[in-house]
Amino acid sequence: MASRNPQGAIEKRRQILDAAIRTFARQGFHACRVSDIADEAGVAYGLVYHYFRSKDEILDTLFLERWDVLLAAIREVDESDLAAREKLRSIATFIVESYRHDPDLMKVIIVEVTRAANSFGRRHLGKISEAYALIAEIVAKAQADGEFKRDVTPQFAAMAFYGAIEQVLTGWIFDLLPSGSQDFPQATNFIIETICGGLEQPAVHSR
Amino acid sequence: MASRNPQGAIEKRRQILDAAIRTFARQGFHACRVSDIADEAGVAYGLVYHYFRSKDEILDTLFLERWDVLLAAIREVDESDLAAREKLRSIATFIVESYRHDPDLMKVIIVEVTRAANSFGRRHLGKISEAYALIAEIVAKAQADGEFKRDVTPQFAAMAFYGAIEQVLTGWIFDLLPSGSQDFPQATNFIIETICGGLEQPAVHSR
DNA sequence: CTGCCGGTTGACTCGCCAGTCAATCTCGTC
DNA sequence: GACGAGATTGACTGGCGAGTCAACCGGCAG
Repeated sequence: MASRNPQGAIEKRRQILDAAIRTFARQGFHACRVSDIADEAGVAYGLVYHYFRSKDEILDTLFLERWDVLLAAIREVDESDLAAREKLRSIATFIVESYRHDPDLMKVIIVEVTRAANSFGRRHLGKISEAYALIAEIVAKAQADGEFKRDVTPQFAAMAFYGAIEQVLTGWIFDLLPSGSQDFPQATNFIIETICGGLEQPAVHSR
Repeated sequence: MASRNPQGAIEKRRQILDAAIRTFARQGFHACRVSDIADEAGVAYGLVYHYFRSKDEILDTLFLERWDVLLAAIREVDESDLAAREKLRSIATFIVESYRHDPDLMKVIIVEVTRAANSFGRRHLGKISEAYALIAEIVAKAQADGEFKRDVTPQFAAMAFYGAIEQVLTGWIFDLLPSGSQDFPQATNFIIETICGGLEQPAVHSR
């Protein structure tokens, strides 16, 4: 019924996707040729087109595969009964750990999709903003509970939070921030501390 | 001595640059052809190459022209004796107003340069990180003065601050956030309130 | 053993577009 | 009014790279 050698075929497909991650990360989506991906995968040019309809479809696959995992993680956190600060910490940790685990993949997703307002960014706008909406929801609940102040709209706070994380990843991608193994959890703390607690010294007197 | 019609020539050059802004913003750098820029400018194809060596040079010119203005603005603020919160507010205002004044140009700079880790982003890395360094310096001074807490490193705080701003612009670019004329100053306030004051409700008792 | 079918190959096509260049125009100068 | 230098034109070229396709391979079924 199913193909003769489904296991081998699935592995080949994965092999091409992994090669694409490395190639896109190194050269960028536009600058790399499909033959570069095939070479990197150690596979013939035409085989890429056996598994994928187009070069675009490869990037779409990589993005959706990973973004769905992210959305699931955010939803799980959202439904938990942690304090908002801890919910946001979980999300930041998840993203930072994703980067630590596979920096090339995160680089590709951020550079070629998330931040590409033309082309892929626009195509996946719906998926991307689902994440923003979920984060905004966490903020809104925290405001209703009195854990967060109400003077910043949730949509806005979500953008600031997500933007801070993405900018840190960008700092790592561009080699502007240190990325030793101890820097990852520290970075997570910094993000939470900045966004939740603020940079300012708290006033000595209560208001 | 100088060219016969320097004024007219300068205007033509400007006309091509302005057309490039619109064209890059609409289609993206890679997706647009030099002929699109020429058409948009109402000029013959070859004239573009009279004023610019290559398509790349057009984007480089647009970026450097604007980024130098931004750096000058940050330096001026840095040297003033405003409180750190107000310094950051000035910078945020400047960037938001730049977007309000010419959204297409800011879109091109952010999407095609600032956030393009491959290609242009890498080429202009030095210039881009000058801005981060200047912001970090403001934070460092504020920490020394006791205005800001010391538990987040200045480099890091600078990234969080800049990232939050850029993400808001991205929200406008993607049409995810409202961008009526009253939303711009409000957005600036939100950014400052979030980054300086934090999202959390301050504790009732002083610590 | 033979036929079959999915997996695999890479040479080839075909359209596109950055960049060139020789011709033409324009206008200030003398 | 004729000269010349820069401005302007757009047809053309050359290379590149995405996607096609016909042939080939290898292992399982019957």
